[in-house]
Amino acid sequence: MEAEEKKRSSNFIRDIIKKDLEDGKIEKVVTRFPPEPNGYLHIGHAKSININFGLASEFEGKCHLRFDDTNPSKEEQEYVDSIMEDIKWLGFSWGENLFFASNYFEQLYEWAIYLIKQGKAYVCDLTADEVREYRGTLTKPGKESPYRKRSVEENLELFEKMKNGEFPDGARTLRAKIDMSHPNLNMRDPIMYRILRATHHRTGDKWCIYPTYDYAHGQSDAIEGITHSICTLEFEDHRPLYDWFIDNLPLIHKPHQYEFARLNLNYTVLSKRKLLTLVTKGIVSGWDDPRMPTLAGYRRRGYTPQAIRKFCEQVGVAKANSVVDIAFLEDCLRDDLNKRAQRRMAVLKPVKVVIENYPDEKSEELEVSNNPEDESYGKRMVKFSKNIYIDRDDFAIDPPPKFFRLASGREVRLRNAYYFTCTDYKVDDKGEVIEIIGKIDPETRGGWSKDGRSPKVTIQWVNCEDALDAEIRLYDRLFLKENPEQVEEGKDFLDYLNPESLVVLKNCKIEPSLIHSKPGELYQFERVGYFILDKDSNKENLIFNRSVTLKDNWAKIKKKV
RNA sequence: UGGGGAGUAGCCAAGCGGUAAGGCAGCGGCCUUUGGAGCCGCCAUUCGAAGGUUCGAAUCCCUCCUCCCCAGCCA
Repeated sequence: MEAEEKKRSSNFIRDIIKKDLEDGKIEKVVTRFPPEPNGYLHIGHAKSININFGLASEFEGKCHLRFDDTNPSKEEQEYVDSIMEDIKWLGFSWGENLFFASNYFEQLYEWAIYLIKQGKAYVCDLTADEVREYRGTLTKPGKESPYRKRSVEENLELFEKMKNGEFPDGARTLRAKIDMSHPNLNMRDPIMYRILRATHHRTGDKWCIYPTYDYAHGQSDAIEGITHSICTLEFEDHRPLYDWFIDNLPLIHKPHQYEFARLNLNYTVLSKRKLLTLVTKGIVSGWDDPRMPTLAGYRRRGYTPQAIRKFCEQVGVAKANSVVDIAFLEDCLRDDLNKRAQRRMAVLKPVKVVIENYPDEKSEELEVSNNPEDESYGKRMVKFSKNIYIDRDDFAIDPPPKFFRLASGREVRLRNAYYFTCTDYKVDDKGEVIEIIGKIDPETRGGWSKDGRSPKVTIQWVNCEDALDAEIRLYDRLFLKENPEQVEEGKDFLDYLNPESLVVLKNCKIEPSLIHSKPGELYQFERVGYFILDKDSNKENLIFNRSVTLKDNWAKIKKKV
């Protein structure tokens, strides 16, 4: 058992927590996932969720969900709702620990007054442009604001007036008094409060001043008793500021910030701004379009929480920027679905097969396994008769080398049914095969032969008489370029869209048992891939989404030949 | 040219002075009523580069190179 546990490799954050626990620095680990409710969660967030909630449960601590809602101009309730839904879907729970940074506005305001009284914060009248000028540059130190030396009394009075709405938006700010020549720009008197009249999704119009991220985040962590505040690399140089506020405020808990590299996926775009563009421009059908890397999109596509969590776990946690191959995500899905998906037969590009030596009126019920990987999934009955459909791709007039499927004179196994030999075929005026003719070996019922011969390939089929029609949506990567963020001169990321990211197949033929399928149920259409009923589906118009293909060896061979 | 980070295989990633885990991809084979799944094997004499310390260095010390982040009243 111990050996099994050791399989998973560690990461630096886990090591830190383990050590803090061992050293008695903390009694219990408390992490938090702090989304800003200004968009839907995507696979990158899943990594963060998995780290924060995963580590908390691993060490029997807890993980808070805290909405970082300090900027009412971009935040909406719709996003709050979707974020909670997605976290639950992933299988994590914040229990009682649901928080909002906006819950702390009052406390934050009092602490701002405290800092003013300590002479560590001041009201600044510089405009946004002036603030930028005074900040200096990467190589040049900044200049002190002319308002930096205001008296405590004046600062107190002005700050109260800011709060009371006596100044227009953007007219003044409250700034921390740190060091205008600090090599770290974040320490050059950062803004703590700005005047902003916007209706907040929780506090309404109560406030017209709002704390910035830098002033709110660490203090929220402190209030909640967060021990390990885990964020992404770009906040690394905010850490000194994070610590400055923590050290200069009368706090009991002193949280610490740790940073890891955010997730990147090739052929995928993960910035909220770009995802929003895809949605608003109608390039995808919405945040939950199955091509979107959002959790809502993956859910609709047929990804399972287990697959996503395994992916997050295996991808690791480190500080080096990296781009993970999308094939890795797909593999995690296949791995999960292979064990759990019910098998069904479906024919995506149907062509009719007539079995000459099968009686016209006869039909029979064949027993087939729902999942050969796990017999507990049971069996079902499938009807077989003289006329069936098989897939066009399983037949070739002129078979290429290494093609083991059906061709004139060849024998294949019809899955769970009989060995079948093609004797003839019909084509239309365009040369398209419209009918395949052949005979079965009646001695091979169930797909076995007493004489020990075994066809090289087994193909799936669907009985004509009771087959169901279905629409099948084939999804592929949204972008053709490995890194759609890296754009050439005069182009933007939308120039790299994959025109075939969605291919809709109509009149596919599927097993009748699929009429009972429900959203969320996992199916493998044998030899094709994994599919899930789409939310647009109804009994009259069945629609399935392809979650991921099966590994396709033939496709590989075809490429080589 | 200021500050903060990072460089281990095609892609992730362990490794923490004792002689390069694991996964994905790829390649070869076995097996198979899914060309699926499964199984077996191969895939870094070398860790961004050059020096140095040491019996011994991916790990310690130097110098250099490359990449990423920061000049929002965004987070």
